[in-house]
Amino acid sequence: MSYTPSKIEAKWQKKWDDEKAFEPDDELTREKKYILSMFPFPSGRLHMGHVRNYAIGDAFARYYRKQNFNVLHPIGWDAFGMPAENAAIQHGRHPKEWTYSNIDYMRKELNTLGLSFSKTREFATCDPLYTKWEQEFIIKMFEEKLLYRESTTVNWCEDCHTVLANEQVEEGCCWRCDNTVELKEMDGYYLDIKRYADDLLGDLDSLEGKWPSQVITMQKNWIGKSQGLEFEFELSPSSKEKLGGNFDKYTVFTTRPDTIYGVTYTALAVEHPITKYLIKHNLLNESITETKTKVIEKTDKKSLIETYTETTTIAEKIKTITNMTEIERAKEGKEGYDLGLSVIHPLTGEEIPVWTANFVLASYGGGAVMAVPAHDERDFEFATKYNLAIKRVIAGGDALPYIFEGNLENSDMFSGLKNTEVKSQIIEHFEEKSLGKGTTNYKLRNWGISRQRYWGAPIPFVHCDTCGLVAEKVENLPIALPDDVEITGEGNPLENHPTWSNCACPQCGKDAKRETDTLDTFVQSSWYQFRYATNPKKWNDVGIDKEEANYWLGVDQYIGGIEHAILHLLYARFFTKVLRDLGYHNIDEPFENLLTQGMVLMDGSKMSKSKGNTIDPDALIEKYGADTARLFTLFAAPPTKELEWNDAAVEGAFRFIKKLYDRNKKVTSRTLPKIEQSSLSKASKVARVKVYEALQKSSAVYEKTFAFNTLIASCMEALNALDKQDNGDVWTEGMYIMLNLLEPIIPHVATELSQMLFERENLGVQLTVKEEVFVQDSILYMVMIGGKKRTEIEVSPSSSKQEILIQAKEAGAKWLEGMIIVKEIVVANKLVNLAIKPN
RNA sequence: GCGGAUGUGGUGAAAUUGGUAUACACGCCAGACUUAGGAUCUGGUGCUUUACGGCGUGGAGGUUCGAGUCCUCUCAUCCGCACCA
Repeated sequence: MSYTPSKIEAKWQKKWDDEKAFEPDDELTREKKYILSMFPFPSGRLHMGHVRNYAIGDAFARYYRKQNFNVLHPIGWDAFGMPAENAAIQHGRHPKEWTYSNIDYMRKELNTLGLSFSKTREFATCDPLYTKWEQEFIIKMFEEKLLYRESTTVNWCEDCHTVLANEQVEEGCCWRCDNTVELKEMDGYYLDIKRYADDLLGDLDSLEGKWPSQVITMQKNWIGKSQGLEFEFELSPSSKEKLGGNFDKYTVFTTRPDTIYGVTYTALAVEHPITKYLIKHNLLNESITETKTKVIEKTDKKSLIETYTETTTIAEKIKTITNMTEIERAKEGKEGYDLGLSVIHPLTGEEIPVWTANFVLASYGGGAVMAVPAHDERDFEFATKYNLAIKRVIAGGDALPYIFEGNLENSDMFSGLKNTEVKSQIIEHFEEKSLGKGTTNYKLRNWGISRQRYWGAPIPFVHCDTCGLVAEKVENLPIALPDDVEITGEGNPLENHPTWSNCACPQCGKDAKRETDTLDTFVQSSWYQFRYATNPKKWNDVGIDKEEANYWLGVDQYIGGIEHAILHLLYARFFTKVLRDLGYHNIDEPFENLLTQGMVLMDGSKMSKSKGNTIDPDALIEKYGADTARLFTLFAAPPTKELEWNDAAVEGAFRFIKKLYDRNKKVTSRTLPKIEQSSLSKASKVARVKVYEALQKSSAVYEKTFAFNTLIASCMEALNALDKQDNGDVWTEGMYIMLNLLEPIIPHVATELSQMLFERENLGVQLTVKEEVFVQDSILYMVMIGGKKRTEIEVSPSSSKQEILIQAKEAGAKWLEGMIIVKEIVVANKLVNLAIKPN
């Protein structure tokens, strides 16, 4: 009987289904393991990245189930999002129909992989029942003032026709479609993630060693905490007058209070209220004339260049900057304009000019900076370009800017002190005189969650002319999407719907308008790990069951792509903390251990449809079976590394399974035999050593190193060694153990053989390593002389160190001639090393 | 520029954490069985040398009896952030 994967796999998949084999206990008594692979977006078809992700997760789940843990291993669908609307635009399919039919198709594909998912806990995030609870959370957050609405500059993607969060902008482009992101002023809903900045940063320490350090650092940098001094610049009397008495002062933040005496100018962002005021009141109409060049004709070899002058105003120039993205501004180089204002230095009382500059970020530190050109590269570049004063206040080096440590000079009472030590003193000085205070700033910006799209969870708010912004009543949830929409790609389909937004104000009952923005899809993936943990029997009644959440979370092993290092993983951590503080559970961190899997590559680059270098999992499974697909995926590379696809190597994996299957005929009894070690041939002893080495490796791999590739290699070695001997008992023991070890990786064939040979008894037992297997009759020692490997000796295990040395010297006599032994080293069970020098 | 990683045969990769570098697999070579085989099985396969031997983990030093592993410097590649005051 030869190996026929299609039959075996269908048989066991059906059996597992019938037996409901992978549902966790409802009783929360046993020790638990929560194994979670990031849930897929129902794009239509599975790709190899999915196969890898779920093969890894399934190996963990099956391993821990075998160790008698109560295992939660769920799957679901991250089902809202743009592609569903694109399908509607391109193929006229309704997003809902498109999404659910994709889910049905992909569920079948996942089934053919034999993954041990809980079937009862599956859901799609577009299910109204999921939306219902999400909307409740959103309303609770609003009540806690964690959610607010404001008008501000946002990242806008014209292609996706929606706003993007900061985290969704990659090098100035949309994370999804790569279109250049524009800035736009508009209303939107925000979650105050900054309130949790310190918590999110601090708790990263508890993930040290359990998350890849790379991800931890990326999150740290993204949060970007910095400590320093915040103080105010008072405007000079004439400047106040110029500003019509509307401004007295403004705040700046610095991490370098030690350079405070070196401030020679200050710069405002172009979006700063003072800059805006000056433009609005025509106070920056001074004209500037620039000489520019233009290519008017280009022939083969020469370009005809014309020089011309252009006259414009400062106000116009500033407006141009305002319309540029941060990246464009950075490319332009430093640019700025004298605002014709001055402020008073808080310590020296000097008058300091006020500029506006393109490198000052509106969104950080109040949109204004103090400038110390002598000790800051950016300030220096700007001061040099515009001939501004430069004042050195730290001694050291010849060249400016000097950005290293040194003693202060020209700094009044602080002169002579070391700059690194004086920072806190200066902050204290400001605090004593009530001029400023020590403070902390974050790069992290609040999470904009409004999307001007149809296929998302409606934001459950109502605009009432009388009451303003009002949250929907919880008993009215979910606010569901209308089915009858026209999706054209133009504008927001919810906004264009004739009646959907009409409603009664939940507060006063008058006619009001429903919010037409929907939630960012990352909101759904921020709490799904809690939904799975809640028993489906309760899904109608609660969003998250507290007791069950506390039992199952944090996720013991989370597996997914590195591309979520910031986005999803930061949002989910944030949501976890917020829901904790809202009383839904007591968990601080959602994902206890994180494994970031590498990409699946073909010819060195990422598999993608556009490149035509994809491998279709369905075809692969049809040809070789799911077990081969899984085995290859786990064998070809360690899970965190990139996986280079190789058709020939897939054949190799297939060959191993066939060979394993074929050796069923070597098994001579239906239970684990007792073996008398001393009666065995040398080859049989070696085989046993290999089998038990694989067993030893197994727990280390599943619990520590995750190097499935080495566990598989160990099993291959064991099978090769078994093949070199013919003892039926050793074969039986070897197969008994190996099938147990391989079941999490190649479950169908391992279960089939276990059933056939041992009635699956071997899959349920706790195997222990038999140390006597490793005891050898003689031990091979390498003999090194003068640091070089020279020969080998066979030593009895009972030999003393002295005996071993004598034996080694005899064997190595040839190399010791005319030498004096300087040092003798014996490493137990390994080697002898004799250090020598000429006599 | 800042931060994080990674460099080992023709290829994917191992190496019990300082102890025989290249396990396992692919590929390649030779052989067996075959009408045939892109099937299966067996053996070989780091470089160099006629040989003894020598050299080999990106490069250069160092520590050590002993270094892929530890230290210093350096080069290359990949990823993330990107004027955060």
